[in-house]
Amino acid sequence: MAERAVHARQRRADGERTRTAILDAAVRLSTVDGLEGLSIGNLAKDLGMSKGGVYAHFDSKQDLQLATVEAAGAIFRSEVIEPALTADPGVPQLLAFCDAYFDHLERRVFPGGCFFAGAALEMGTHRGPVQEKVAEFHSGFIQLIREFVRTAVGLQQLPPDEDPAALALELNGTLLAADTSFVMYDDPSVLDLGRRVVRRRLGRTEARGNETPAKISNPR
Amino acid sequence: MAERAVHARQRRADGERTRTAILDAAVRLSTVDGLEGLSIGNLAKDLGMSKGGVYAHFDSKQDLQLATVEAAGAIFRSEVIEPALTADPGVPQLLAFCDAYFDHLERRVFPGGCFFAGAALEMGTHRGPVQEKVAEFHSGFIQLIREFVRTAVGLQQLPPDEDPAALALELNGTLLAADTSFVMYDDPSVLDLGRRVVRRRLGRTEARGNETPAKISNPR
DNA sequence: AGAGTTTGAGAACGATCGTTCGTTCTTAGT
DNA sequence: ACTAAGAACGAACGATCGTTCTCAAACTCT
Repeated sequence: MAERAVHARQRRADGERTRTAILDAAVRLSTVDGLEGLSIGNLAKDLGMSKGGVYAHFDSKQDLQLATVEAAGAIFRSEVIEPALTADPGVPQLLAFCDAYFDHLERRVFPGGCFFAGAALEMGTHRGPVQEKVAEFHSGFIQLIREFVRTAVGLQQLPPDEDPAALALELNGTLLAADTSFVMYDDPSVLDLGRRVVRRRLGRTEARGNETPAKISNPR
Repeated sequence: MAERAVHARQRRADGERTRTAILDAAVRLSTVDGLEGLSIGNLAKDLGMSKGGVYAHFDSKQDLQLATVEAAGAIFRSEVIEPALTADPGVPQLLAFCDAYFDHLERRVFPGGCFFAGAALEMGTHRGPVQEKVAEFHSGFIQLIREFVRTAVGLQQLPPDEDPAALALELNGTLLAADTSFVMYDDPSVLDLGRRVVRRRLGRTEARGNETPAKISNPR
């Protein structure tokens, strides 16, 4: 996005390929061990190359972390956000977004669960450039949900008094809680529960007061 | 709680005090650096004692982690769960529980945010005794919310078709999302938002359909 | 008071951490 | 084809990791 300093050192084609491979592994490993727990040695071992070889592509570990966050963001955008944008604006988009989130967990796009859920909680307490970048993504994530809600309210698919910030917190929370339980117990059924919760919350909100409540199948 | 092995080695009074102080610091540090990021050296430095001194109280780092989780659990129980139990059963207890959670964040009982939110996401990917202990607490946490919901349904304070597992996921999610944002932006206003969300969700659910919606001030 | 144990300091261990360096091999531009 | 530069290796750096050991001081109990 932003140009690197004054002299952006140019890369060779094979170097670019390697750099991509490194970041791919870095994203994968850091969803399991965290951005701090990610080590150059493990990364090099995972890739079958030397520590020095890895280091040739990054100025420091922090530089590697920043690039890793960026790479994870690109994956998240293409796997979760872009699919959601193909749905109709308003509630359908909101639903598509949540479904895409649950789906990317179920497909194990990141082996250790949602990258940004882990990164946000891990880096939230460590102020610095990496935390700022994570916060930037997290903030954009929240703003996106709020925007979806505002659009849905504007289309009268949600009640006019629906607070976008409040509903965004609810939905973000449901995604977070589902991710946490999914990672902890490795049980996809919590994702179904999450999908049901989101549907119930967004489903029949525009018509109020006189229809029979939605019947939600409740095993147990 | 459980007796230690066959020979529970007896401790001296001063040793018990030191052990408590170590665990206090360990809980504090691990909410900032994580349970894996917690190191004996940092812990000793924080306490002004030697690594060997710390090690006299624990068999291994894993033993220290297990004791740290236990200590954090005791703090969480006395700071969040017990206050909630003094409220009337049903929705009031559910509300008191969520409020106590937001309060313990605001009072910064743990300097790095909710201990178990961080621990669950960090240890979820690292199977082993520590993960099992964290999962045990997490599971008890969820079960407790579900029990509160069941009680509230039994008392007809919530609709009879309210799914305890689904509502527990919603509430747990709201707490989680508030914790994440609070830690990331160090902004207490998200806790107020969380309190409002919980109140709206639990507030006017028993009477349905004909009262005017609650006016929620929304200063962007 | 004396025996026996726990506590805690301090040094040391091998391993790994992030990082630097010098060298060799490969690619890209002329 | 020649050359300048990037790519990757492998060794090494000091620091820190978890862990083990020894030893002196402090406490508990009879």
